[in-house]
Amino acid sequence: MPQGFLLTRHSFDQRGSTCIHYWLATPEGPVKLVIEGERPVFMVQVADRAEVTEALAGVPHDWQQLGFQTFGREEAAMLYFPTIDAHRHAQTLLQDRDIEVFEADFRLHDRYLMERFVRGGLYFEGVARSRDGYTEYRQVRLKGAEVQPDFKVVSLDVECSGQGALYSIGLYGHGVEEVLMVGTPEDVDTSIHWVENERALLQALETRIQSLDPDIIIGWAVVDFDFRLLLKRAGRYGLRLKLGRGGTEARWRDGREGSQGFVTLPGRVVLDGIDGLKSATYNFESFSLEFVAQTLLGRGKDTEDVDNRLAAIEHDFRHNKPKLAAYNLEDCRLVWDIYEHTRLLDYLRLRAQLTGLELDRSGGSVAAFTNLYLPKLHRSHYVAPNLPADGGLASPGGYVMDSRPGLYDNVLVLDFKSLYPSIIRTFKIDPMGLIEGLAEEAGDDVAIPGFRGARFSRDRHFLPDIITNLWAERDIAKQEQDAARSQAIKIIMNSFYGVLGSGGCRFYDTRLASSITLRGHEIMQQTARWIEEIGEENHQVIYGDTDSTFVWLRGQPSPEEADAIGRKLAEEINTRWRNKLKEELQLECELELEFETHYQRFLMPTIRGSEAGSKKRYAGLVVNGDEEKLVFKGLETVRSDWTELAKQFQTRLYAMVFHGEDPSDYIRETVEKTRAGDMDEHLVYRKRLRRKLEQYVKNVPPHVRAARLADEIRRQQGLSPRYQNKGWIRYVITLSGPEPVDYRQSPVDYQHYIDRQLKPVADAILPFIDLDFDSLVDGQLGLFGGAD
DNA sequence: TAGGTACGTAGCTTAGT
DNA sequence: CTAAGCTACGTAC
Repeated sequence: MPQGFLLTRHSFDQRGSTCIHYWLATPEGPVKLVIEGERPVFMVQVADRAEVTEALAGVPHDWQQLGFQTFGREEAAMLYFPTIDAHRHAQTLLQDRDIEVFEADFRLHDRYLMERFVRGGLYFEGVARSRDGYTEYRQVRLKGAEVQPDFKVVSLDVECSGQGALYSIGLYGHGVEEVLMVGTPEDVDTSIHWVENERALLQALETRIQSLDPDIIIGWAVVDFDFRLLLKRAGRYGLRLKLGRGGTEARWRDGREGSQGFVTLPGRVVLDGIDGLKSATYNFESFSLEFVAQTLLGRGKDTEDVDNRLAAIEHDFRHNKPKLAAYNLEDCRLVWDIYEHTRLLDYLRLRAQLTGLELDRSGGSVAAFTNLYLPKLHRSHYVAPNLPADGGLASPGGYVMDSRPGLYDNVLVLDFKSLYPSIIRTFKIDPMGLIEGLAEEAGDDVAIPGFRGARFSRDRHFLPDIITNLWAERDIAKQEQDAARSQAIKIIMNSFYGVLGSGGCRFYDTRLASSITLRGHEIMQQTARWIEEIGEENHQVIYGDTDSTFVWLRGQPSPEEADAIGRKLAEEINTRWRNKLKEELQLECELELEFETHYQRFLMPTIRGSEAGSKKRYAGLVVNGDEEKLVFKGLETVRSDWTELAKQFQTRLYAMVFHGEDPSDYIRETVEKTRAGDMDEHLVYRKRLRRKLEQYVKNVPPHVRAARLADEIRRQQGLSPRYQNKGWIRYVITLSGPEPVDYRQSPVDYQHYIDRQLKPVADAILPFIDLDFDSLVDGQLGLFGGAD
């Protein structure tokens, strides 16, 4: 049977029936599968039959009772409809009468794949017919398969004026390296295809895409910027951009307020590099192409300044088109190289294969879980429940222990490996398992107790096995050093708990979520007790968060001894859990504690201005042979909204303290240099504007003041505003308050930096070596005249 | 085109004086 | 003027 990989999917009504189109990439070129007459379905309770029949008078439908039941243990019936329109109409009619309908929110083409366990790759057969540039199959049969497609990829980038007039379009990839450019032909090296005007540019793009025929178009903000612009400009000329396969038109759909829009190209996938990297959990200080390319590839563009860049593009378009073309092409190449470097396409393909989601889908944890779970549920003759109307009852999260503050030698960190997935496996946490467990005779002692009244069936469940399989696949991926695959599996595995704890998931139930997290609490507390018991007076648990336990070793062990203690502790605790669960609940234990880190020196600070130990903030020194590593968690050094001054100061200060050096001179010098203006390069605050500028009404934080000031100045200079619509702002604190770093007018307030950046950093650690920032620095005030 | 809760800190606003 | 409460942000897991 031929095999292929799903690119795009659509369904629609035609002539009183339905039609589904799947476009595939196959080794033999593009394929379109056409499936006709598939009937949309939803479910209702059999008890509602009379009302349903009355409500649906005049709407064609087919009632079938196949022995299904709801999670409320009511008998359910399937209702089939000839068209998508009838399905939608019927749903409205029933919901208007408050008749509950189930599973009405699936798109026909998604349900068709889901019920057949098709996720990304598939085998197919049918009646083939050769078309212009592709093969069409009808009377199709298909089934899921793991396939490794070779996608044909093109990187695309558009250059335009400040007003959005198109200048040029770069195309780079398999079999292409060229720029389509508006202008009169010049004799240059770069491969430039000259066109007369903007309209001709769009038409040339159409022609080139059709002849290159890529499966995937990649770019940087390529959907929300490039395609949005292309379609908008095409609209001005009344052009319909036929960029899809089989001469189909590209279509734009706006996203919800604030979110980005979507572009639809039948037969091709448009992949944005920013979304892709984010979904693979990459994180950068900035997601500009310049910054990411510089970070990953060590090369980038010349300028990141938006104003200058735009001016340069406009200038080059008028005076130096070859230069603009080279620049345009280099952007395409950077994106291409980032994809290569990160193996992003591999990751996205694997994700699609594991979840059944589209290649270009970002987020979608709930949909991924549903894709995996629902078809299994149906085979047990259950209908999935609906979303909790009110979002459902809240569930607690992870357990965070009160910490014991101090400056320590020898702290070990023991971590439960994938704690929540391992709890799901061990205690058989599962939506259907909960229903089945509760239905079993109470007092039978068969079902496994959960929390909040939950009981779980020992053998009727799916999720524990889904996780066990993924876990095994991940172990294989790790063995084969396939980082992309291992990463994709890990993300999906960890998303399952999040989904079950989300009111946006139809399977959400506080008893499921709480049976995971509260079991986690219990495990953490028992583990801490055991560790102290094993160590007698020598081990003290000083902190723990969700799945980690921090153990202070009192006995001044050598590094080798500390490591041995760590390994032994993990082993002993694992044995205890194995035995306890076997004896008390007759369960196989899948929990696994690992010895993770030995901090030779460790600081657990107090909450600022309090004696109580802090949480989620600590630092430590790890020594590995000759190599030393400082680790900071939650502290200023790892926070993007603190200045470089504070970060460098903290790193150096902690290093000195951890090495037993007296930091007094260093602290005084740093204060002195700050006040003298020697640290001016490091005084910039950088903070996100998470909402639109006018939406800050309840109070006006410093970064908002700076942003408003910046746009006011830009307005006076005749420049367009830059901070109205979210984004990042860089600012400094001056004697007149916060000012944007690019438009600073007042002198820097050095005292602010000493009081608000250096002092709090110093005071977190100095008390533990009997020092104090103010007393160290006080004597200097007279000398430098900063006292008043 | 719906993963979560727990936590700390800074700085503004406002109630109370 | 101060303390308390609230907003905003970023982070750990």
